[in-house]
Amino acid sequence: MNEGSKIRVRFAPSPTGHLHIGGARTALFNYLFARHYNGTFVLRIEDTDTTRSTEEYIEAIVEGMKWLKLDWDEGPYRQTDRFDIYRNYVERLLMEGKAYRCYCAPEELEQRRQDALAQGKPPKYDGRCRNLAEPVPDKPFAVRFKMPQEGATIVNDLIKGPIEFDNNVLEDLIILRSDGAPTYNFVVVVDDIDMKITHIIRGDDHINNTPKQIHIYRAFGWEPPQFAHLPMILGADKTRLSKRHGATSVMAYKDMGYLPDALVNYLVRLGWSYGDQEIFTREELIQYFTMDNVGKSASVFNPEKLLWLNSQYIMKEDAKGLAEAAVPFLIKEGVIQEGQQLDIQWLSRAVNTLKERSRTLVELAASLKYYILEYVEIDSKAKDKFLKPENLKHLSELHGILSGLPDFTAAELERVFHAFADERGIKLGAVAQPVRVAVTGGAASPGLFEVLEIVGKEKVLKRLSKVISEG
RNA sequence: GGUCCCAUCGUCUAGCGGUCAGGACGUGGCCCUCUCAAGGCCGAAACACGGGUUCGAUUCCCGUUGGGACUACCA
Repeated sequence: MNEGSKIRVRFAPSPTGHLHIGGARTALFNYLFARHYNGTFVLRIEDTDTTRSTEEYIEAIVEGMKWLKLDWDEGPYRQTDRFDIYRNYVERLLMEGKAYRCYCAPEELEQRRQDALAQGKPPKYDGRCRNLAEPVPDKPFAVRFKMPQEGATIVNDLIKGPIEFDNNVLEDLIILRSDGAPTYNFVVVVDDIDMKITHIIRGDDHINNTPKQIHIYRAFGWEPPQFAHLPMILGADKTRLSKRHGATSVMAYKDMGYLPDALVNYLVRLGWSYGDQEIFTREELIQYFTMDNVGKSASVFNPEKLLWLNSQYIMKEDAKGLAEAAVPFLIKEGVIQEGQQLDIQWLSRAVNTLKERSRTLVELAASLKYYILEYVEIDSKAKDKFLKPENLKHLSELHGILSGLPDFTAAELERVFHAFADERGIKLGAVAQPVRVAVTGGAASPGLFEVLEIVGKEKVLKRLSKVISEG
């Protein structure tokens, strides 16, 4: 695509909230597009709304991008650093008669809007200040852009195809507020030109802004970039994803024990596909990603599938990496202390048994408890079912056998348990389950003999004794 | 209200005129098995509706319906 001219894209969030799922997906598609074509990925903070933008949210967005490993090449640029540039361009339009001062008070405007809406009429600005002969001295004003009122504008969208708008539905929009701050539809055009953006990849909630922006490009004599409008991500009720639908902040998923690569993999499949393939490495994504495979229709965010993908990524991850990733969750759970030295080699062995049974790092850490702690809390249901008097009798006998066992390995333990069951004419499960409950606190765990070996003889015997004595 | 976008299993999607409409999540059953997983096998489950175009429409066109977004001195 565009051989010779280097592709430049940007992700331009406004810092009025955390990096959310939808924003992350937009950032991801920009990132993949840039990497695929060896282009440049710019991060630009759209903070022209100074009342709603905060420093904390800028950091939060950057944090989210970094966690997902969506590294950018330039920026973050901040629009508040560029107000002088925008004012110059506003001045130019004013001089050329392509924009005008509007003295209507915001309250009046709002009133007229409400009235129009109440009467079922389009709430469009009536252009009453458009032809004012002379500037009104000492009166606050905003600057409006003179929108052409005839003809039509066609947006050739890379995803949606050609979209036609009648120009007369467009209003003279405000490009400079009365407080001197420029507005979104204006700065976005100036910046995209200034930063030589070649492709604007953004959510399709911006489609209706596009013709307005195209007219601003034209007023300056600039050639608009290419547009690609991504379909929205919706909640289960098919409305725009919001807090009502549960966690929407990307970092909330980190806290819930999701792996960044799993979230990226989930997000990329919302609106993009590559045949039947579900799981992709980062390299594959970069190699395969093009706009050709981006769908047009909105998609519903499905936490179940994300959970499944996360479990797949946990299974594939190497045990040592997972063990390290689990540490913060162990601390949060109070299983270990901050700064406590852990034998990561030993922990990895434990993690290995849990990899295919943990869908999140939170679940992993929860299971890790019975490897790490001295004693475990016994689940009452499991106790009622598997720690009956006749079971305890077996446990006592077993305790004796195990304490004399020199070789506390999975293979040896398995041999011992089988012999134990055979001698008494009982099923292996009849003895394995009570031991499992006594040692792990629950009725489900990885293979018992592995667990016993890793927990270690000392702790196993202590836990058995406790159960036996407490009856 | 106006403008625009969208429409294949419950969900994510493949399909780019002729397919038994494929895969994945979830779901039901079976196998494996010391439990739970993982894994394997099997099953239920979709082309919104109505007109065209065509020898033939899930696929192309139009309409209807349904959903969504936008409609600020927010972005």
